[in-house]
Amino acid sequence: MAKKPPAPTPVSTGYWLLKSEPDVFSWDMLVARGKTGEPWTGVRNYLARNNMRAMRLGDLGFFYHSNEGKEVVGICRVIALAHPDPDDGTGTWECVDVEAVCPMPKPVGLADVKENKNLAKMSLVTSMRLSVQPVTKAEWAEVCRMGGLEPSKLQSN
DNA sequence: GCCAACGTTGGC
DNA sequence: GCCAACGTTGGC
Repeated sequence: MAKKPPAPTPVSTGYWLLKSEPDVFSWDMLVARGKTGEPWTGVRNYLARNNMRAMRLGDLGFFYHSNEGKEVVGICRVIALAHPDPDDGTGTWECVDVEAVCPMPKPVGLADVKENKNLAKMSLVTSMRLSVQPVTKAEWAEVCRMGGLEPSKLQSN
């Protein structure tokens, strides 16, 4: 038998959720970066890193404010694949670059997500502390609708 | 500010 | 390789 393949890379769903504490790096700050976007540095969790490695150019993500706000405030897009985190000297950690796509017309709060039975299996509920999470297509559409966005008007990939 | 969840570290 | 101690995240 062949050896086990090394570190399985999660298959990209094309949809993600990225958490940030707004007083460290907020949605407005990402908007201010414009087309340049921002390297998503500082992730120090293997699962979160592997999720970033699975991202493809054009993948879309919810931008979630943790601690303060606790709500999805906007949508961002992956504009650079995973590359070494410049803030990390060990060669272990990586980041992707993202840019702002559009704000949520109506931010979707954690409480709103928890109340929605269709979202009971969402990582935001089940893996509360994971800072870079995969989102299923169904979850994506549901949260977009809740936020006042028509998901089909956003293109992934 | 508290504390539960959970990932990481390090002693054995 | 197990698991207790510890540190961090993040909701409440």
